[in-house]
Parts: sequence; C-alpha cells; structure tokens
Amino acid sequence: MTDATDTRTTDSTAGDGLTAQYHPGEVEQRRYESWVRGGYFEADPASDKPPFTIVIPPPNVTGSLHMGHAFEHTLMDALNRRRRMQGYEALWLPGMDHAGIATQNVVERQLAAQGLSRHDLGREKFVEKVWQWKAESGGAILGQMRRLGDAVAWSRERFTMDDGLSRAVQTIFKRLYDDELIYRANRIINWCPRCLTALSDIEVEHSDDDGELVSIRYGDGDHAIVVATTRAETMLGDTAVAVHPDDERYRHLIGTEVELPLTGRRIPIVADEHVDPEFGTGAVKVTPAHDPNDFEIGQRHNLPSLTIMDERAVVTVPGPFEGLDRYEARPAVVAALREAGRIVAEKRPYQHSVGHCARCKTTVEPRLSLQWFVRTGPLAKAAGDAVRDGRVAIEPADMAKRYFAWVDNMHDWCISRQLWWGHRIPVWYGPAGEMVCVGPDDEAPSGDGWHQDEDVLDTWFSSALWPFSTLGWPEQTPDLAKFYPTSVLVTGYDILFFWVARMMMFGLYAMDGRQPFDVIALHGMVRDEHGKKMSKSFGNVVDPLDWMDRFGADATRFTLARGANPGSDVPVSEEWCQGSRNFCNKLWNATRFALMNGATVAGELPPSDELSVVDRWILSRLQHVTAEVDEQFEHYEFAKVCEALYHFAWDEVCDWYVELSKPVLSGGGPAAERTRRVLGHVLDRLLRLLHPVIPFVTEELWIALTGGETVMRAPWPVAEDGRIDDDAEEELLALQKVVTEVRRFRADQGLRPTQRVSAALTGLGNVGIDGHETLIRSLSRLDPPAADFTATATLAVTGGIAVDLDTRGTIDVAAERARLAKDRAAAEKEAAQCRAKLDNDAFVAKAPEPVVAKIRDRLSAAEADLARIAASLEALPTS
RNA sequence: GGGCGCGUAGCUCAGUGGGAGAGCACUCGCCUUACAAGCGAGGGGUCGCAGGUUCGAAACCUGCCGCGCCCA
Repeated sequence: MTDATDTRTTDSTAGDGLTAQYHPGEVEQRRYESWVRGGYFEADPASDKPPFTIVIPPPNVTGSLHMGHAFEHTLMDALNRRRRMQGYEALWLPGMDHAGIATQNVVERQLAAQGLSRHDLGREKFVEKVWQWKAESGGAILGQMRRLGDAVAWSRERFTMDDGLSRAVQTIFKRLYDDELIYRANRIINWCPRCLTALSDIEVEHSDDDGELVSIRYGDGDHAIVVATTRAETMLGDTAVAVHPDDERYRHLIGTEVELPLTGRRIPIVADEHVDPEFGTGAVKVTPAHDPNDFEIGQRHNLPSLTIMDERAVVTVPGPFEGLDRYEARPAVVAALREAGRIVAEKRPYQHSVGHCARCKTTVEPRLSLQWFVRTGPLAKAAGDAVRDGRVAIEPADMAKRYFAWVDNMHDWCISRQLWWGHRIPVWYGPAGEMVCVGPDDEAPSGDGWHQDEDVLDTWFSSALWPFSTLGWPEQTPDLAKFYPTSVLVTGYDILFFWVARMMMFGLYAMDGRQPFDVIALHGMVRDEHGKKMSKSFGNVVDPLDWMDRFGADATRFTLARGANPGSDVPVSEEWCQGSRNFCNKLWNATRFALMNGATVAGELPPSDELSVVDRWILSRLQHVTAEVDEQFEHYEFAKVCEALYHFAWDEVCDWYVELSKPVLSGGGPAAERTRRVLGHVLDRLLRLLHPVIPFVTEELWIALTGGETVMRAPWPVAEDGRIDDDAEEELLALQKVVTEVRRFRADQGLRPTQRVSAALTGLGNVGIDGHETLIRSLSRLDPPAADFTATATLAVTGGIAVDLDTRGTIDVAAERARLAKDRAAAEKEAAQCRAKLDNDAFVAKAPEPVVAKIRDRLSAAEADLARIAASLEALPTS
C-alpha cells in the first residue's frame, strides 16, 4: 500500500478469494442448485442406513411462505440435515394440501370477476378449472422453500388430490365405513352461510363480540315465564322452554304449556338438568334446529325441530319476517315483540361468545342437516393411549396435557363439506333408498336412479393420512417399509387438535396400530418483537422473503432457531435478524483470516502433547461445545444449540483463540504449522455443527476451507473425550483474567488502545502460565520493562499475580482509587455472604460437605483479594 | 364459566434447591492489518406481591394481583 487510500471497508479480496463482507445473495441460489444437482436431498429406500423421516406439514396450495412456515421449516431442515450428516438415510418429504374451501374461494373469485359462478360452469368444468389454476398459480410456496434452503426430496413431492393420495382416501373411507366408524346422520352442525358448507367444530373460532340480550315474556299472567336470548329471531323456531328440575320458581309450570308470542303456537315447559338456574331468569328458550345445546335438550325431551332459516340464514317461516336474513330479522322480531308488550328487558351492548368460520370469519349458523361423521370414540382412545403408553413422545412433555384434554373429550367429526373441490364421498344412493360405499377397486353402481353423494370430504380427512399416503399406502411400497413410522412431526401447538390428533387416529387405524410418528415436537407461534401476535390488521407482519432479501436466508433462519425454545412462542425483530446477519459475517471473516494464514485440514491433527496450551484449550472447548450441541439437538432445544455455537464461535474462537494465535502464526516454524492445523480443525468442526441451522454460509466457507465436495456429506462431529484438557482450560482462564485486568486498568486510566506501556509481570508461575508472558503482553499491549523502568502502579490479580506498570508517572490516582474501591466493595460483599453462611451452625451441620467446602474456598479467596486491594490502595500516592 | 401457561436487566428471553445470566439496547474509549455487520471496557435486577417449607428459595407449596392462550 503506497498511499493513504483507505481500503479497509472496500470489498477487496485478500488472496483467499473471500470478500471482506459476506454477501448471501451471491451464494444462496448457487449453492441450493448445486445441492439439488448433487441429489443430496434424495433418500433411497434400499439403503441399509437407519431411516430418518419427516413429512412436511403440507402447506395450503393457495398459500405463500409466512414467518410461521419459515420457522417451522428451519427447525425441520436443521433436524434433517443433522441426521443426514450423522449417517441416517434422511428423508424430508414435501408437498401441499388442496385446501378445499380456500382454493374453491380463490377460483370462484376469479370466475366472479367474469360475472360467472361455479354453477354456470357445472361441477366437472369447475373442477377442471381448479386444476388449471393449480398448474398456473398454485404452490408459490414451493419456490420460496428453495430460497429458505429446505433440503426436501423434491422427487417425492405429493399433493393431497393426486391419484395415489386420493386412492388412500377412498380406501380408508371404505374401511372405516365397513367398520361402522363412519356414519351419516341428521345432526346440528356448524354451518357457514357464506361458504355454504358444514364446518367441523375446530374450524370455528370463538370471540367475545358485542350483541344484545333481550328478555322476552312467554305466556301471560301467573302462567308467564321470562327467557333471555341474544338471538331473538330464533324464537320463531322455539319448540319449548326449559328450566332446571329443582328450580322452585318454576316447579309449578313444568309440564304445562305457554303461548309462543307472534306465532300463536303453544310450546311445553320442560325440566332439564343442563339448564343453569343461575343464568338470567333460569329459564331458557329451546330452538333445537338452531342451537347445539337446544338440540340436545330437544333430543332428550322428544321435541320437534323447526328449521326457520335456509342455507344463507334467511328466514323461511311464512309471515312478516320471511325473506329477511338473520341480522334483519333480529331487530324486526324484537320490534314486533315490543309492540306486543313482550319485552321485559334489553341490554346493549351485551358481550358474548360468537363462533366464526375460520376461513371467512362469517358468524357460524348452527344448522340441522344430514352430514357424514367419523365416530371418533375408539380412534381417539387409541390416539390417546399411544401417547400414554410412551410409543409416541410429545416434546415438550408438558404439552401432552393439552393433547389428552382434546383426544379424551373428542366429539364426532363432521367430515362432509358442501363443496366441489375435494375428495367426493364414495357413496352411491340407489332408487330404492340403497346406500353403497365403494372402495377404490370396486365398480360403482350404475343405472337408473343411482347417483353419488354430492359432498366432498374435509381437507383434514386427507391430511390425516399424510404420514403414510405420501409413502405409497395403501400399496405396500419399499418407501412405506423403510420410512414409516416417520421419526418426528414438527408442528405448532395450535395444530395439535386440527391435525396431529387426526393423523394419530388414522395412522394407528390404517397401519395396524403403528404410530404415524415417534415424536411430536411442538413449537410456538412467531410473534413480533414485543411478543404480540402478527396480524395484518395490526400491521406488524414481517415477511420472511423480505428478510431473506436484506439479511440472507441464513440470518433469517438463525434468528428463528435462536428463539426456538420448545413449545414457546418466538418473538422476532429486524434488529435480531441484523445480529444474525452479523454473526454470519463474523464466521465469514474468521474463516477468511484462517485462509489468509494458511489454516488447513490436511493431515492428522497433532497429538495433544505436541500442542501449545492455547491449541489444547480450544480443542478442549470444542469437545464440550460439540457434546452440548449434540445433546441439545436431541431434545429439540434449538435456542440452546444456537446459543452454545454463537458463544463458542464469537467469544472463544474469534475473540480469544484467533487473537492468541496471531503471534504464533506470524512467528512461523513448526509451532505455526501446528496452530494452522488446529485452527483448520476447529473451523471445520464449527462449520459442520452450524450447518444444519445456517446451511448456505457454512457450505461456502467449508468448501473454501477444506476443498471438500459439500459439508452436507461431512460427518456430524462427535466429541472426543481424549481432547478434553482441564489443565489447559484452567490456565487459559487465568491468562484471560490477567489480560482482562490489565485492559480494565487501561480503560479506567483512559489509556489509548494503541499506547504501549512498560510492565513487569510476576507470579505467573503460581497458576502455571509463566510460559505465556509473550501472549499476555501481546493481548494487553504491554512492553517489557525498559532500562529506566519505574513502577507507578501495581495490579494485583487473583492467584498472586502482580502486574507492575510504568505509566511514566501519569497515573490517574483518583480513577485508580475508585477502581480499587469498587473491587473492595465486591470482595467485602462476597466475604460477608460467605461468613454469614459459615457462622450458621445449621448450615455447616446440614448442608452437603462439598457445598460447605466451596463456601470456605470462596471466603478465603475473597479475603486474599481484600488483602491485595488494601496493599494496592496503600501503595497509591496520597497526593 | 372450565382448563393450561406466564410474570427475572430498558426490550425479548434462558435459568427449577447452594455464587442472578444471554442477546439486543445503553455509557465510555478505539479505523487495533479477518471483520466498524468490528474491537476493548463498563453501568443496569428487593427474580409480580404476601405468607409457608428448608440450614439455604428466582426455583418447591398456598393465597392474591396482573397478562396471555385454549375450550364452553
């Protein structure tokens, strides 16, 4: 360098081919393509390696990658990549579900833009149209998964509507039907008047909404009874009033009839245990066709069910309210009742729980209709038992409580949907009322009067088969033999009921009691930096694609994995993602430094007795970290994996090992050779350990460092106990203490970092680091004592080490006094705490001996510190 | 209404019986030949409140307060 041009921040490469900063955009796509080309993601059922299988929770074909996917995929990818490195035949199987309602809605909206409805096209043409839509615009998420780095076996991509999976659906439907675990019944179900379909219980979201509570008097005089309702319009369909059998207020009315206002109908007053006498007046109106609880009461008392609304929730009762929808009918009915002098009280607003369609948020209308159901009793029992008896583990284990609460109280599952997009129910009805369930290899009945059920199955019905339908079931394929049961299911705790319990039920049933997965690893929800749920209306949604653009896929992944404590929600913020980007850059530069200094992985790692204490120390630390990371991975403790590696890489390798190695490397000779080999080894292992979480940057660096083909095929590191060296760790700890103490003195004295100071070190031999005086001087920028050396300050470090410094007479006495006073206060506090414990006879008598001994040691250390500090203070000029 | 969970530094979170931790933020000093996306040093907490168990409690028990989620 011949002039003053500052090259520090430019991106010049320094002979090693690496730029001064990591640019993920230049690496990621290229690396992903090379992985796919290399076939590294694929899995072979003929392999004799042990299998490791994850099936992807199939994203919705209409969806795109949001932060929740990015999170979940990061975890799965990390598990999968590690297992592959460990020598498993690892399969991560991708695919999507057909998302009945959502997809139909998308295509219907497109049609609506042309002024068409699906009915204009007819069923067959409409379904064709949906397939066409899927081919053209479906599955955007698959491309986004590539950007994230998902190591999925693309050759096995599956879709719930594919032929094979459809065959699986029909097969299990028939089997369940024949076993009487599927039945058709007239029941009250959740109905969406906008989607015009039935919904299962869990597709209904409840929220506390403002409504009204209207109290209405039925009957007259001493034969009157007041009921309160939030849905006045349903009184048109009332067929009884119910009271609690023990309620003294109404005992005389039980068994009698009252006149239902506006209708002239007379309805009975019945006694039912399920009425809460504390709520309202203790009397409830009963509308069996429009309320699930009322339906139950109706069943128990043989009451008629009057359906008063059509599928769009429009009143169909002849009279003044006919043709009004439920929200128009409500005030109209209340007005008419008021007119008739029937309203006793009105409360507005009145907050109460209201169910909404999970897909479109429309208020659900309970509706009596003929639907198909899965009888969940025996299936749910088996699903619960598989966890209870330990065949399936839920991680974290606490979450099993939620699972049991669900499977042990499961209602029958309404599986029919009044849609066209989905698996059509394989049941045919005959002219004489016949009903025939048709298996995949059966001939469907044909001829006059035969027709197939119009409805399709709930999307979750096919998703419930996912862990085995994707492997070829019902055929007995090599894949199924090799890769089932899957190893671990990674999913959010919010989906435990929707999907996990259903896969368990169907998996155990279809696979003769063999569970669909060995472990259910649950994660939480991604939230914003203040722990708030991300929502469009709140404006706090973060787009993972945006982060990947700006900080890289690795930084995005590391941010998510680093926050991943099992079962807990993950807050994320842009600042943290920046921090992750910085970490990737740190690794980049550490490797760059290593390459510039000839780090290598060639040849055997020298035996420990040929290595310096610094080399032995970092190798020892590496073993501890390797063991720790391995252990934490086994327990899905991704945050702890990341924490351990971040700390090791940054604080130990970069801040200490690299700095300590600089003088050795520049010194040349065999010592430098050995350190080059150790540095190469440590980075090689570090990059391997990090690869599952941050695959791109580690691949780029590992190849540059080792010249290998891909880190994906490098064996997963195993801790070598023989390299653990407690003495080396102790010595380094002492060395770090000395250096830190000198740096602290320098900072307190306001000495510039570049200013070298003469110093004499004594007592290093006390802790066995007398051989490292040069290193200590280099890190703390101390020169050997000159001829005219005069100590102006003395630092006393624990362990009897003293550093005499010659600051040319200009030491800041006040600053030094303050520093020592602070040290003394800390030591005094420590000594006092220890003394208090030791003075307590009960403590000495009852606490375990090692604990007592430790406190004694701490006390004597604190006392020694106090003595040294006092001496230092004494030695200060009194000015 | 029923159930589950949480409350630890300014923020977000680890820590489950024996020295209160991390990341970020903050303060001070630095372009120090890998990295300013950096380096060195530092400040900051009655561990929600009140009782109890224990030689010893952030952790275990009870109650209360506050917050969240699921179910009805």
